[in-house]
Amino acid sequence: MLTNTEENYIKAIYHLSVDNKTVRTNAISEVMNTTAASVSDMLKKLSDKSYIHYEKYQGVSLTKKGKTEALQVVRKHRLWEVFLVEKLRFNWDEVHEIAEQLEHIQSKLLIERLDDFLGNPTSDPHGDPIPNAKGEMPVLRQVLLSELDVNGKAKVIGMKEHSPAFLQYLDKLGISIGSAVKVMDRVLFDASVELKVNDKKTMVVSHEVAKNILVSPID
Amino acid sequence: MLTNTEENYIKAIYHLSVDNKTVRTNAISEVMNTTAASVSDMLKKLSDKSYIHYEKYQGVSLTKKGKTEALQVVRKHRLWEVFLVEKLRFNWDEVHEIAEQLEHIQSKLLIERLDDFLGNPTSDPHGDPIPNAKGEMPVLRQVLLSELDVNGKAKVIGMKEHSPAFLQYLDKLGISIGSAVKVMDRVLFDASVELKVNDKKTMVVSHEVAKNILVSPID
DNA sequence: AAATAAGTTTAGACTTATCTTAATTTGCAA
DNA sequence: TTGCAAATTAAGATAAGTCTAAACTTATTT
Repeated sequence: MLTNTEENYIKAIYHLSVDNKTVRTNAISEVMNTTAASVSDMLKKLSDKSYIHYEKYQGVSLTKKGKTEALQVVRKHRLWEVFLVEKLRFNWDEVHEIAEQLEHIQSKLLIERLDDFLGNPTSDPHGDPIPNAKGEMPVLRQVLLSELDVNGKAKVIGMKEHSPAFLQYLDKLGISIGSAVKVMDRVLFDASVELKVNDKKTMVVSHEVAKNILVSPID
Repeated sequence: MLTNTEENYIKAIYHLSVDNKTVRTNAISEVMNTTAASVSDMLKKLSDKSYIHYEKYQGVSLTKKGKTEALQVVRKHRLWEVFLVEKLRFNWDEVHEIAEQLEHIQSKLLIERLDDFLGNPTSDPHGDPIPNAKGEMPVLRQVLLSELDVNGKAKVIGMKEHSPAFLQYLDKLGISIGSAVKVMDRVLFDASVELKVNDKKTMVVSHEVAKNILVSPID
């Protein structure tokens, strides 16, 4: 059985393992808000329990066991977030801290019942995918922002166009990977899109721009 | 901010303070599954933080602050139990352990939203009353078992008749204070009552008996 | 190849929270 | 007033996590 802190370390390693590269001690110490020395201690512990592959000075990666564990924690976190937003009417930006606590509740049955109760959602209120009970990530539906329905919410997952001009423009608008977008309206005349970004700023982007932003719909 | 263990001690003291008598160290050590020495340590700590009135060798009682704290924990525990049974379809005898974990989640807002979501219940699935946000216990509705509707659930809270013969009879039936009862049917002819006790045993008791059992309906 | 910087690990100690055993003290009832 | 059960204290153990400082490794520069 893992302690909460161990679970948090494993989760951090998971989130830092974006492109399967090995994760450095310093990177972990930064997100865990602690010193590299503390991280080294913990890495040895997690390695002894075979949650991670650990070669000194070479960084770490999760073992199969570790990845499964991480995905369970992520699953719990995201399911609770759905619960808080959908059932308890929290805003999606208020739920993280509470979910940080709830994700450590230990009960397989509880989380499966919760999953059913919520209608087996595949993504959380931020648009992040929810692993299934086996720890498999659902394949995200991908559409272009230009194809999203009016009132549809989605999460930005990438861009088709990579020119600096385009990226700088998006930057100015405050749109980046991970942004939550909602289509408020679509202008019939030129198919330009009225958008709300991160539940805050409203703006209009051209059809040409919308065609180059890849999003994943949030149910 | 209290640790989980401190919360558990305070809750234990609360539950042991049935008739406002002072609670003994040994009684606490028993329910907390620890030694009297550990309890003494903790009592000093809780006294320093003024959650309890503590005079050495004289036992303890909760201060106003301590009682408020205890009632908040009890409130959380019971609300989560309602959630687990009503929303996640757990049986009422499966929920205690999970609620033991959930009761320590820290968020005022969460618990108020949960309360609303559940329709502000006044008792948990075991029939125990749920304190309100201010820490006040609702006054329980009290009716006689003989008055309970068919299909009505209730919790036994006392007896009107105290003769040994009566009490021994109830004992044999497995009915005691705290038992959960459900009226399965009522015989028109003599008003005798078909009962299910603690979701298990089914039995028939006479109207005369039912008239002497005081119960509190569970919505 | 040495020097250096950056990153990482080790050693050892510390904190916090809780528990244990053993000895001692207290309250109270016979 | 004595004897015993209950409670407390003392002293230390343990577990989890952390820190500082020194030592070490790796990669980069000269």
